[in-house]
Amino acid sequence: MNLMPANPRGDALSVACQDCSLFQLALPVGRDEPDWALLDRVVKRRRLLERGEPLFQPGDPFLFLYAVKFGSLKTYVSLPDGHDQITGFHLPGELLGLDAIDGEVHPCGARALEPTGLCEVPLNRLEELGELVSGVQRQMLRIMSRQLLHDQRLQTVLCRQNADERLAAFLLSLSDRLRGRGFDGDRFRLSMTRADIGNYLGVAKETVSRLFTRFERAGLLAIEHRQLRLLDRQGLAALAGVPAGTTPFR
Amino acid sequence: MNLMPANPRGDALSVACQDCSLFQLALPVGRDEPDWALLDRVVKRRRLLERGEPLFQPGDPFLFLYAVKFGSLKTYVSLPDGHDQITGFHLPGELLGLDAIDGEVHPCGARALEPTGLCEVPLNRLEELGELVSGVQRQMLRIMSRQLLHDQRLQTVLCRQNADERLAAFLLSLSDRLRGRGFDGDRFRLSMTRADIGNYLGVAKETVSRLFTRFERAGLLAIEHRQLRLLDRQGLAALAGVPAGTTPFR
DNA sequence: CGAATCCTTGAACACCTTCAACAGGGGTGG
DNA sequence: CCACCCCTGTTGAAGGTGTTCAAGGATTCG
Repeated sequence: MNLMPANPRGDALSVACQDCSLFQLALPVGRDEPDWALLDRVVKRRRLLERGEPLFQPGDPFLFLYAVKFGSLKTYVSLPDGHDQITGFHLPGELLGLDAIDGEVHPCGARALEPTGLCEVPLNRLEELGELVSGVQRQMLRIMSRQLLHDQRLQTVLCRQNADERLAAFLLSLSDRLRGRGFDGDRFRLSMTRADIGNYLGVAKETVSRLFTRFERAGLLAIEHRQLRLLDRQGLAALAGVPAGTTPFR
Repeated sequence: MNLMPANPRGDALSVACQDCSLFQLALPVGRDEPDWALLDRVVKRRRLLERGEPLFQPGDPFLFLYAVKFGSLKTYVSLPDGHDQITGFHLPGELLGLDAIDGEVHPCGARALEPTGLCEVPLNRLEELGELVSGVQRQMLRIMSRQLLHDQRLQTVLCRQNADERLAAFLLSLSDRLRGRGFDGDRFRLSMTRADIGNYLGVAKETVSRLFTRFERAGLLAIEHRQLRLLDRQGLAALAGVPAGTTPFR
């Protein structure tokens, strides 16, 4: 998602550290002044991925949590029928790998959708820190709780909404997540294919394609290749079945 | 779920403390001997609900986590269209309220499906404890991570499976959860209506009804009113699209 | 015991999927 | 730098699965 925003070098947009989920861990409760030294002790090293390069595979031992610095990834599970189910897209500032804590194995794989930078965080370093600094553990719980909320919203979308409503909700969700990290929520680039979107939303890729055409004709958005402009958030929100200004999921 | 298992008084089945999720918090890492005093300091008090009685409403301030002792509940979100979306069913030994940690408000409501007993746990008591006892925080993370995994599996079911596959997966999931807490996984009572099941699985209640009939004719199960017997787990697993012996979700 | 809720079954229709064919783009290699 | 090829995206048509609407019958629980 959201790379190359009229950037002449074509670099993916990057979050500043203060817009990253990880950063919240370094915010001692109630105080506003971040603990930079703390943050530095948490991050082990940075990683850089090419487009299509895997970060980890399903079944890999759980070694690190990751925070997306720039670029984007998809996570997916491999199903018995040989196909994949995409379980999420991950934008700058978001955390990956929380679902691997319990089993100590990554239940899903992760793959970069574009050139992508990440910060690597050993969980045990977080835990050691949590015993020293009281706010860290609470923040971890909050981050996971937020993820549960996202999953719940997605569940609602998948259970109740038809194809157009799902796509509208998805686009608004992306938009709001980008805005939340300081990017332009009305004009961004989709880093995933139509097939990826369809897979994630439980809809055929042909349907996604048709819907983009239909949305464009209805004046809801403008899309050229993967460059997207939201023209009528109100209208999209109405379709998604949420009060305007609310995020459908995540 | 799973009350009245040939019990003359008609009582719902109850978990022993050692089969409860909460109990895991009192297991110091690596040791097998539970810390009973610890568990006692965690639980504030017990609550008893009638069938249909709410435990909390959507939007209520987050005061406690709850562990189900006996009986069962459903959680649901209220949608703008006035209808509800059921987000989960909660069986003896399971935790409720994890999704409220971040916002400090319950995003969903919870309502007893039958006479139900619960243990009430103030989160801050858990957190205080976490600072004293190193294992507690790690266990909390694991429990939430496990919930994320469950949500992921449900997402896969909702995205890829058709109605019969969803119902088969749901029944196996219930069965496995009951077995995991020491109950009979092949013979139990559904505490929720067909409409509840359909709502949860994104399928019309009429379809659920037809599927139960079809499953029964196919010899996969026997159902009389809400009393269920699984006759062919192999067959159900094949339908659900999972290797036999695997849990579809949760 | 009785009212309300829940469950079942039927028929028509709508939405989305699947299959198929084609067009466009971007990346790679010559 | 150009050409080629594969992947991605678009659009059309047919068919299936599940929904919706409707009505009758059973059960549960207070």
